[in-house]
Amino acid sequence: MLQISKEYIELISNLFKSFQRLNQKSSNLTHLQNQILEFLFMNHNTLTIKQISEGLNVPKQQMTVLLKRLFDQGYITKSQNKHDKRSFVIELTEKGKTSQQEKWAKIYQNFVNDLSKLDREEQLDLQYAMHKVNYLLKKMED
Amino acid sequence: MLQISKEYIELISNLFKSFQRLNQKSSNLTHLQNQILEFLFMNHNTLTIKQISEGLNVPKQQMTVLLKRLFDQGYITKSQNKHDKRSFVIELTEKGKTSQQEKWAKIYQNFVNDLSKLDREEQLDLQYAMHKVNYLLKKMED
DNA sequence: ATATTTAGTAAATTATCGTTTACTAAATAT
DNA sequence: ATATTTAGTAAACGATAATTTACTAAATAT
Repeated sequence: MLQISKEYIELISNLFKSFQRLNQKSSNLTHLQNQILEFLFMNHNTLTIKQISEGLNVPKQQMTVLLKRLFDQGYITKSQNKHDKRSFVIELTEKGKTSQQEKWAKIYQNFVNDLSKLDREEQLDLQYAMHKVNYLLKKMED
Repeated sequence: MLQISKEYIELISNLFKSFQRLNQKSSNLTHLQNQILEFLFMNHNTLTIKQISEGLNVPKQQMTVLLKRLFDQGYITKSQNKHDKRSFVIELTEKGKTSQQEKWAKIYQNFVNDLSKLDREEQLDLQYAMHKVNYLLKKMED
């Protein structure tokens, strides 16, 4: 295995705990419902049902039901796709967005607390290195 | 919000897609069962039932049942905790480990493919930056 | 010694997940 | 024009997930 791939996989592994926190269900949502909201939040544009069901590897038949539940609870909106009358686009409501942001707040808090274990110079190094990784990972996506 | 925290959160977000892939169920395992194996794999030491159930935010009563199912299918072992006779420690079997490694292989392949979008120098930059991030994140955990 | 906490189990019940088959209507291909 | 594909819905059924109450036995506290 390439050295660079090892670093990549170790990076995911190192961030695993924060990831885990993302996955935790909030109050009255099931794991899957939460994953759907999370997926919508991360892909911060509107998505069709198909895109969601493929992204999460859940059959569209099931996704229909799951989304209906989220809609009834006020987490998402559903409107016709302007470009394709057969399909619908799903968006987070304010309630939906808030439910996700709360998780980020916890991750943020945790990170800030742990930061104190680095000295000033190391913090700047970390910031710069993360910036570089972010820049290059994005470039790889295009 | 601190700039460094922004970079951190963006980093998680950038790695999210790969992580999603981890979460996809393999063959005959449910989402939750898969998450349990993943959790064991990432925390590559032996864990007690309590640790798993707290880490995944699943009640211990449910965890008992879930683990029994994984045990019956040969993914985990369960043995008495030497330090506390009330508790048991859970470990992945070879089958359990393999099931997780297969997912990593896919993530690895994807990454290697996308790498071609960077030139030689950028690849080295990325490798070095990730190395630095990994080093400092680990230091923060202690 | 006794009381309280802690780790895990058991069983029952409801809700959700996961899959399959079948359907409608719009989009696309021939 | 007609046939085929595509996006989404509906309903039904078995398998899990999630929650609650109650229990055992070891560990810890008083």
